[in-house]
Amino acid sequence: MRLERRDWLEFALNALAIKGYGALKAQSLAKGIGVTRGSFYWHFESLEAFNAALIDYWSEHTTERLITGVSGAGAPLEQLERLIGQAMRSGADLERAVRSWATVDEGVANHVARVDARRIQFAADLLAALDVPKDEIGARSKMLYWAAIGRLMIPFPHENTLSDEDVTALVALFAKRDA
Amino acid sequence: MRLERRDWLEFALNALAIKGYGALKAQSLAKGIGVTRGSFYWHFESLEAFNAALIDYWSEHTTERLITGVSGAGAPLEQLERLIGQAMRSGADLERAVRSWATVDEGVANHVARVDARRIQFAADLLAALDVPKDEIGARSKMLYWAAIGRLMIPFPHENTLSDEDVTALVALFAKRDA
DNA sequence: CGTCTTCCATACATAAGTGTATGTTGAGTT
DNA sequence: AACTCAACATACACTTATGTATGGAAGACG
Repeated sequence: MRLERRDWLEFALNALAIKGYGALKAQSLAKGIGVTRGSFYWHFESLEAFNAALIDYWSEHTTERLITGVSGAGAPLEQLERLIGQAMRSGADLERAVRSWATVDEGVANHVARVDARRIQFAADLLAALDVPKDEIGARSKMLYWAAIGRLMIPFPHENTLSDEDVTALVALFAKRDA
Repeated sequence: MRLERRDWLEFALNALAIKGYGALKAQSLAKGIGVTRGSFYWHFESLEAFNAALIDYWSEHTTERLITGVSGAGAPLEQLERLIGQAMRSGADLERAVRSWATVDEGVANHVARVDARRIQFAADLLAALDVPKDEIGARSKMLYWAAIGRLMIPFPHENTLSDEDVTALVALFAKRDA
Protein backbone atom coordinates (compact mmCIF):
# COMPACT_ATOMS: atom_id res chain seq x y z
CA MET A 1 0.00 0.00 0.00
CA ARG A 2 1.49 3.27 -1.18
CA LEU A 3 1.04 5.95 1.48
CA GLU A 4 1.51 9.67 1.80
CA ARG A 5 1.82 11.95 4.77
CA ARG A 6 -1.89 12.50 5.04
CA ASP A 7 -2.63 8.80 5.33
CA TRP A 8 -0.40 8.53 8.34
CA LEU A 9 -2.09 11.51 9.97
CA GLU A 10 -5.56 10.15 9.33
CA PHE A 11 -4.72 6.78 10.73
CA ALA A 12 -3.02 8.33 13.73
CA LEU A 13 -6.02 10.52 14.47
CA ASN A 14 -8.14 7.42 14.61
CA ALA A 15 -5.72 5.55 16.79
CA LEU A 16 -5.54 8.60 19.03
CA ALA A 17 -9.30 8.72 19.43
CA ILE A 18 -9.56 5.03 20.22
CA LYS A 19 -6.47 4.23 22.25
CA GLY A 20 -5.28 7.61 23.49
CA TYR A 21 -1.98 9.33 22.91
CA GLY A 22 -0.12 6.27 24.07
CA ALA A 23 -0.85 4.84 20.66
CA LEU A 24 1.20 7.50 18.91
CA LYS A 25 4.26 5.36 18.38
CA ALA A 26 5.91 4.90 15.02
CA GLN A 27 6.13 1.20 15.55
CA SER A 28 2.59 0.44 16.62
CA LEU A 29 1.13 2.75 14.00
CA ALA A 30 3.19 1.07 11.31
CA LYS A 31 2.01 -2.30 12.49
CA GLY A 32 -1.57 -1.08 12.44
CA ILE A 33 -1.28 0.25 8.91
CA GLY A 34 0.59 -2.75 7.67
CA VAL A 35 3.94 -1.24 6.76
CA THR A 36 7.25 -0.83 8.53
CA ARG A 37 8.71 2.22 10.18
CA GLY A 38 10.66 2.83 7.01
CA SER A 39 7.62 4.59 5.67
CA PHE A 40 7.17 6.62 8.84
CA TYR A 41 10.70 7.89 8.85
CA TRP A 42 10.49 8.75 5.22
CA HIS A 43 7.42 10.95 5.66
CA PHE A 44 8.45 12.43 9.00
CA GLU A 45 11.77 13.46 10.41
CA SER A 46 11.08 12.18 13.88
CA LEU A 47 8.32 11.41 16.33
CA GLU A 48 8.41 14.99 17.51
CA ALA A 49 7.89 16.29 14.01
CA PHE A 50 5.10 13.80 13.54
CA ASN A 51 3.37 14.91 16.70
CA ALA A 52 3.58 18.52 15.65
CA ALA A 53 2.12 17.69 12.26
CA LEU A 54 -0.65 15.67 13.86
CA ILE A 55 -1.81 18.35 16.25
CA ASP A 56 -1.74 20.85 13.40
CA TYR A 57 -3.90 18.50 11.40
CA TRP A 58 -6.31 18.18 14.30
CA SER A 59 -6.56 21.94 14.67
CA GLU A 60 -7.65 22.41 11.10
CA HIS A 61 -9.94 19.43 11.29
CA THR A 62 -11.75 20.65 14.37
CA THR A 63 -11.90 24.31 13.43
CA GLU A 64 -13.49 23.47 10.14
CA ARG A 65 -16.05 21.36 11.95
CA LEU A 66 -16.99 24.31 14.11
CA ILE A 67 -17.43 26.69 11.21
CA THR A 68 -19.35 24.41 8.87
CA GLY A 69 -21.32 22.67 11.60
CA VAL A 70 -22.55 25.45 13.83
CA SER A 71 -22.04 28.97 12.64
CA GLY A 72 -23.86 30.60 9.79
CA ALA A 73 -27.52 29.79 9.52
CA GLY A 74 -30.15 30.11 12.20
CA ALA A 75 -31.03 32.46 15.01
CA PRO A 76 -28.45 33.00 17.76
CA LEU A 77 -30.45 30.89 20.19
CA GLU A 78 -30.55 28.02 17.74
CA GLN A 79 -26.86 28.30 17.03
CA LEU A 80 -26.16 28.26 20.74
CA GLU A 81 -28.23 25.14 21.22
CA ARG A 82 -26.50 23.54 18.28
CA LEU A 83 -23.09 24.50 19.65
CA ILE A 84 -23.81 22.93 23.01
CA GLY A 85 -25.55 19.99 21.46
CA GLN A 86 -22.65 19.26 19.17
CA ALA A 87 -20.04 19.72 21.85
CA MET A 88 -21.98 17.35 24.07
CA ARG A 89 -22.57 14.58 21.62
CA SER A 90 -20.17 14.00 18.76
CA GLY A 91 -16.46 13.59 18.49
CA ALA A 92 -16.14 12.85 22.16
CA ASP A 93 -13.39 10.28 21.93
CA LEU A 94 -11.02 12.37 19.87
CA GLU A 95 -11.61 15.46 21.94
CA ARG A 96 -10.98 13.52 25.13
CA ALA A 97 -7.80 12.02 23.79
CA VAL A 98 -6.42 15.31 22.55
CA ARG A 99 -7.16 17.03 25.83
CA SER A 100 -5.56 14.17 27.66
CA TRP A 101 -2.55 14.50 25.41
CA ALA A 102 -2.40 18.21 26.10
CA THR A 103 -1.79 17.56 29.78
CA VAL A 104 1.62 16.10 29.02
CA ASP A 105 2.71 18.01 25.91
CA GLU A 106 3.02 21.75 25.88
CA GLY A 107 2.87 22.07 22.13
CA VAL A 108 -0.43 20.24 22.07
CA ALA A 109 -1.64 22.36 24.97
CA ASN A 110 -0.98 25.51 22.98
CA HIS A 111 -3.00 24.29 20.05
CA VAL A 112 -5.88 23.24 22.27
CA ALA A 113 -5.80 26.58 24.04
CA ARG A 114 -6.15 28.38 20.74
CA VAL A 115 -9.07 26.22 19.69
CA ASP A 116 -10.72 26.80 23.06
CA ALA A 117 -10.31 30.54 22.82
CA ARG A 118 -11.95 30.59 19.43
CA ARG A 119 -14.92 28.54 20.52
CA ILE A 120 -15.41 30.58 23.68
CA GLN A 121 -15.33 33.74 21.62
CA PHE A 122 -17.93 32.22 19.36
CA ALA A 123 -20.20 31.54 22.32
CA ALA A 124 -19.61 35.03 23.66
CA ASP A 125 -20.68 36.57 20.36
CA LEU A 126 -23.88 34.59 20.45
CA LEU A 127 -24.64 35.69 23.99
CA ALA A 128 -23.98 39.28 22.97
CA ALA A 129 -26.44 38.92 20.12
CA LEU A 130 -28.98 37.74 22.69
CA ASP A 131 -28.57 40.93 24.72
CA VAL A 132 -26.99 39.29 27.73
CA PRO A 133 -25.59 41.99 30.04
CA LYS A 134 -22.10 42.86 28.89
CA ASP A 135 -20.42 42.30 32.21
CA GLU A 136 -21.79 38.77 32.39
CA ILE A 137 -20.95 37.60 28.91
CA GLY A 138 -17.37 36.68 29.71
CA ALA A 139 -18.14 34.49 32.67
CA ARG A 140 -21.20 32.86 31.12
CA SER A 141 -19.58 32.04 27.80
CA LYS A 142 -16.62 30.48 29.57
CA MET A 143 -18.85 28.55 31.93
CA LEU A 144 -20.96 27.32 29.07
CA TYR A 145 -17.96 26.08 27.17
CA TRP A 146 -16.29 24.58 30.20
CA ALA A 147 -19.41 22.60 30.94
CA ALA A 148 -19.36 21.13 27.46
CA ILE A 149 -15.72 20.15 27.85
CA GLY A 150 -16.23 18.94 31.39
CA ARG A 151 -18.94 16.57 30.33
CA LEU A 152 -16.66 15.10 27.71
CA MET A 153 -13.97 14.51 30.27
CA ILE A 154 -16.27 12.64 32.59
CA PRO A 155 -15.99 8.89 32.26
CA PHE A 156 -18.71 7.28 30.15
CA PRO A 157 -20.14 10.58 28.87
CA HIS A 158 -22.84 8.78 26.92
CA GLU A 159 -24.34 7.67 30.22
CA ASN A 160 -24.34 11.26 31.34
CA THR A 161 -26.35 12.98 28.69
CA LEU A 162 -28.79 15.78 29.18
CA SER A 163 -32.14 15.53 27.46
CA ASP A 164 -33.01 18.00 24.77
CA GLU A 165 -35.31 19.73 27.19
CA ASP A 166 -32.51 20.07 29.70
CA VAL A 167 -30.27 21.63 27.09
CA THR A 168 -33.00 24.03 26.09
CA ALA A 169 -33.62 25.02 29.70
CA LEU A 170 -29.94 25.58 30.37
CA VAL A 171 -29.40 27.62 27.26
CA ALA A 172 -32.40 29.72 28.24
CA LEU A 173 -30.87 30.22 31.66
CA PHE A 174 -27.59 31.37 30.17
CA ALA A 175 -29.35 33.65 27.72
CA LYS A 176 -31.22 35.45 30.47
CA ARG A 177 -31.13 39.23 30.04
CA ASP A 178 -31.40 40.15 33.70
CA ALA A 179 -28.62 39.49 36.12
CA MET B 1 15.71 4.39 52.98
CA ARG B 2 13.25 1.87 54.37
CA LEU B 3 9.91 2.13 52.61
CA GLU B 4 6.42 0.79 52.99
CA ARG B 5 3.49 0.57 50.62
CA ARG B 6 2.17 3.95 51.53
CA ASP B 7 5.45 5.68 50.67
CA TRP B 8 5.28 4.30 47.17
CA LEU B 9 1.71 5.46 46.76
CA GLU B 10 2.48 8.95 48.04
CA PHE B 11 5.44 9.35 45.75
CA ALA B 12 3.47 8.00 42.83
CA LEU B 13 0.61 10.41 43.44
CA ASN B 14 3.07 13.26 43.22
CA ALA B 15 4.70 11.93 40.09
CA LEU B 16 1.25 11.45 38.61
CA ALA B 17 0.28 15.05 39.30
CA ILE B 18 3.48 16.43 37.84
CA LYS B 19 4.29 14.18 34.91
CA GLY B 20 1.01 12.45 34.16
CA TYR B 21 0.20 8.77 34.17
CA GLY B 22 3.11 8.06 31.88
CA ALA B 23 5.26 8.37 34.98
CA LEU B 24 3.66 5.36 36.62
CA LYS B 25 6.44 2.92 35.79
CA ALA B 26 8.11 0.76 38.39
CA GLN B 27 11.49 1.62 37.01
CA SER B 28 11.22 5.39 36.83
CA LEU B 29 9.47 5.60 40.19
CA ALA B 30 12.19 3.50 41.77
CA LYS B 31 14.82 5.76 40.26
CA GLY B 32 13.00 8.81 41.58
CA ILE B 33 12.77 7.41 45.08
CA GLY B 34 16.31 6.15 45.05
CA VAL B 35 15.79 2.41 45.29
CA THR B 36 15.57 -0.41 42.80
CA ARG B 37 12.54 -2.24 41.51
CA GLY B 38 13.25 -4.90 44.09
CA SER B 39 11.34 -2.79 46.56
CA PHE B 40 8.45 -2.22 44.15
CA TYR B 41 7.94 -5.88 43.45
CA TRP B 42 8.12 -6.69 47.08
CA HIS B 43 5.33 -4.28 48.01
CA PHE B 44 3.20 -4.89 44.93
CA GLU B 45 2.48 -7.96 42.90
CA SER B 46 2.61 -6.21 39.57
CA LEU B 47 2.10 -2.89 37.88
CA GLU B 48 -1.59 -3.64 37.55
CA ALA B 49 -1.95 -4.26 41.25
CA PHE B 50 -0.02 -1.09 41.93
CA ASN B 51 -2.28 0.94 39.68
CA ALA B 52 -5.35 -0.43 41.40
CA ALA B 53 -3.92 0.41 44.80
CA LEU B 54 -3.01 3.89 43.63
CA ILE B 55 -6.42 4.81 42.30
CA ASP B 56 -7.97 3.47 45.49
CA TYR B 57 -5.63 5.67 47.45
CA TRP B 58 -6.62 8.68 45.33
CA SER B 59 -10.31 8.00 45.85
CA GLU B 60 -9.99 8.13 49.61
CA HIS B 61 -7.69 11.11 49.42
CA THR B 62 -10.05 13.16 47.29
CA THR B 63 -13.27 12.13 48.98
CA GLU B 64 -11.90 13.15 52.33
CA ARG B 65 -10.93 16.50 50.88
CA LEU B 66 -14.50 17.09 49.75
CA ILE B 67 -16.01 16.25 53.08
CA THR B 68 -13.63 18.14 55.31
CA GLY B 69 -13.14 21.03 52.92
CA VAL B 70 -16.60 21.96 51.76
CA SER B 71 -19.51 20.32 53.47
CA GLY B 72 -20.65 21.02 56.98
CA ALA B 73 -20.54 24.63 58.06
CA GLY B 74 -22.12 27.60 56.32
CA ALA B 75 -25.25 28.41 54.42
CA PRO B 76 -25.98 26.42 51.25
CA LEU B 77 -25.06 29.36 49.04
CA GLU B 78 -21.70 29.69 50.77
CA GLN B 79 -21.05 25.99 50.51
CA LEU B 80 -21.87 26.12 46.84
CA GLU B 81 -19.48 28.98 46.27
CA ARG B 82 -16.84 27.13 48.22
CA LEU B 83 -17.43 23.97 46.22
CA ILE B 84 -17.03 25.77 42.93
CA GLY B 85 -14.17 27.87 44.21
CA GLN B 86 -12.30 24.82 45.43
CA ALA B 87 -12.93 22.83 42.31
CA MET B 88 -11.69 25.72 40.24
CA ARG B 89 -8.54 26.48 42.12
CA SER B 90 -6.72 23.79 44.05
CA GLY B 91 -5.49 20.36 43.20
CA ALA B 92 -5.71 21.03 39.52
CA ASP B 93 -2.67 19.05 38.44
CA LEU B 94 -3.62 15.84 40.17
CA GLU B 95 -7.23 16.03 39.06
CA ARG B 96 -6.17 16.62 35.48
CA ALA B 97 -3.75 13.75 35.54
CA VAL B 98 -6.23 11.32 37.03
CA ARG B 99 -8.90 12.27 34.52
CA SER B 100 -6.40 11.90 31.75
CA TRP B 101 -5.49 8.52 33.10
CA ALA B 102 -9.14 7.54 33.22
CA THR B 103 -9.43 7.94 29.46
CA VAL B 104 -7.17 4.94 28.92
CA ASP B 105 -7.90 2.76 31.95
CA GLU B 106 -11.35 1.49 32.71
CA GLY B 107 -10.65 0.73 36.32
CA VAL B 108 -9.56 4.29 36.88
CA ALA B 109 -12.58 5.52 34.96
CA ASN B 110 -14.87 3.64 37.33
CA HIS B 111 -13.32 5.23 40.36
CA VAL B 112 -13.52 8.69 38.84
CA ALA B 113 -17.13 8.13 37.89
CA ARG B 114 -17.99 7.27 41.46
CA VAL B 115 -16.25 10.38 42.76
CA ASP B 116 -18.04 12.49 40.18
CA ALA B 117 -21.42 11.08 41.09
CA ARG B 118 -20.88 11.90 44.72
CA ARG B 119 -19.84 15.46 44.05
CA ILE B 120 -22.72 16.05 41.66
CA GLN B 121 -25.12 14.71 44.25
CA PHE B 122 -23.60 17.08 46.76
CA ALA B 123 -24.21 20.04 44.45
CA ALA B 124 -27.76 18.85 43.77
CA ASP B 125 -28.51 18.75 47.49
CA LEU B 126 -27.32 22.30 47.86
CA LEU B 127 -29.45 23.48 44.97
CA ALA B 128 -32.42 21.72 46.50
CA ALA B 129 -31.81 23.54 49.77
CA LEU B 130 -31.89 26.76 47.79
CA ASP B 131 -35.37 25.98 46.47
CA VAL B 132 -34.33 25.58 42.87
CA PRO B 133 -37.21 24.06 40.88
CA LYS B 134 -37.06 20.28 41.18
CA ASP B 135 -37.10 19.57 37.49
CA GLU B 136 -34.09 21.81 36.97
CA ILE B 137 -31.87 20.57 39.74
CA GLY B 138 -30.51 17.60 37.83
CA ALA B 139 -29.41 19.56 34.80
CA ARG B 140 -28.06 22.51 36.74
CA SER B 141 -26.04 20.50 39.23
CA LYS B 142 -24.47 18.50 36.44
CA MET B 143 -23.75 21.60 34.42
CA LEU B 144 -22.22 23.28 37.43
CA TYR B 145 -19.94 20.38 38.13
CA TRP B 146 -19.04 19.83 34.51
CA ALA B 147 -17.99 23.44 34.24
CA ALA B 148 -15.65 23.05 37.18
CA ILE B 149 -14.11 19.95 35.63
CA GLY B 150 -14.02 21.51 32.18
CA ARG B 151 -12.05 24.45 33.40
CA LEU B 152 -9.50 22.11 34.94
CA MET B 153 -9.09 20.28 31.67
CA ILE B 154 -8.44 23.44 29.73
CA PRO B 155 -4.75 24.08 29.17
CA PHE B 156 -3.19 26.59 31.54
CA PRO B 157 -6.25 26.81 33.82
CA HIS B 158 -4.55 29.38 36.02
CA GLU B 159 -4.70 31.80 33.11
CA ASN B 160 -8.39 31.11 32.80
CA THR B 161 -9.68 31.97 36.18
CA LEU B 162 -12.96 33.65 36.98
CA SER B 163 -12.91 36.48 39.45
CA ASP B 164 -14.69 36.08 42.76
CA GLU B 165 -17.44 38.33 41.48
CA ASP B 166 -17.87 36.15 38.43
CA VAL B 167 -18.21 33.07 40.60
CA THR B 168 -20.73 34.81 42.78
CA ALA B 169 -22.76 35.92 39.78
CA LEU B 170 -22.74 32.44 38.26
CA VAL B 171 -23.71 30.75 41.45
CA ALA B 172 -26.54 33.23 41.80
CA LEU B 173 -27.64 32.39 38.29
CA PHE B 174 -27.65 28.69 39.04
CA ALA B 175 -29.48 29.24 42.30
CA LYS B 176 -32.31 31.10 40.63
CA ARG B 177 -35.71 29.97 41.81
CA ASP B 178 -37.65 30.73 38.64
CA ALA B 179 -37.10 28.83 35.46
C1' DC C 1 14.24 1.12 -22.44
C1' DG C 2 16.85 3.09 -18.98
C1' DT C 3 17.02 6.42 -15.32
C1' DC C 4 15.54 9.03 -11.48
C1' DT C 5 12.83 9.81 -7.71
C1' DT C 6 9.68 8.14 -4.35
C1' DC C 7 8.41 5.03 -1.16
C1' DC C 8 9.25 1.13 1.73
C1' DA C 9 12.01 -2.96 3.90
C1' DT C 10 15.90 -4.69 6.50
C1' DA C 11 19.39 -4.62 9.74
C1' DC C 12 21.85 -2.58 13.58
C1' DA C 13 22.68 0.05 17.77
C1' DT C 14 20.61 1.77 21.85
C1' DA C 15 17.29 2.79 25.48
C1' DA C 16 13.55 1.89 28.71
C1' DG C 17 10.33 -1.00 30.35
C1' DT C 18 8.24 -5.71 32.79
C1' DG C 19 8.73 -9.80 35.46
C1' DT C 20 11.25 -13.44 37.94
C1' DA C 21 14.76 -15.86 40.44
C1' DT C 22 18.07 -15.41 43.68
C1' DG C 23 21.48 -13.14 46.58
C1' DT C 24 22.26 -9.64 50.54
C1' DT C 25 21.50 -6.67 54.55
C1' DG C 26 19.86 -4.99 58.73
C1' DA C 27 16.68 -4.74 62.55
C1' DG C 28 14.17 -7.36 65.90
C1' DT C 29 13.44 -11.60 68.52
C1' DT C 30 14.50 -15.40 71.43
C1' DA D 1 25.09 -14.65 69.62
C1' DA D 2 22.42 -16.94 66.41
C1' DC D 3 18.18 -16.68 63.91
C1' DT D 4 14.49 -14.86 61.17
C1' DC D 5 12.27 -12.32 58.08
C1' DA D 6 11.01 -8.02 56.01
C1' DA D 7 13.05 -4.99 52.65
C1' DC D 8 16.04 -4.25 49.07
C1' DA D 9 19.80 -5.33 45.32
C1' DT D 10 21.43 -7.89 41.32
C1' DA D 11 21.26 -10.40 37.30
C1' DC D 12 18.79 -12.49 33.43
C1' DA D 13 15.37 -13.08 29.77
C1' DC D 14 12.11 -10.74 27.16
C1' DT D 15 9.46 -6.91 24.87
C1' DT D 16 8.73 -2.54 22.76
C1' DA D 17 10.26 1.58 21.51
C1' DT D 18 13.55 5.26 18.71
C1' DG D 19 16.70 6.47 15.16
C1' DT D 20 19.90 5.62 11.31
C1' DA D 21 22.12 3.55 7.38
C1' DT D 22 21.49 1.20 3.46
C1' DG D 23 19.39 -1.73 0.12
C1' DG D 24 15.37 -2.79 -3.01
C1' DA D 25 11.01 -2.22 -5.67
C1' DA D 26 7.61 0.39 -8.31
C1' DG D 27 6.16 4.44 -11.00
C1' DA D 28 6.88 8.55 -13.72
C1' DC D 29 9.18 10.24 -17.53
C1' DG D 30 12.23 11.63 -21.32
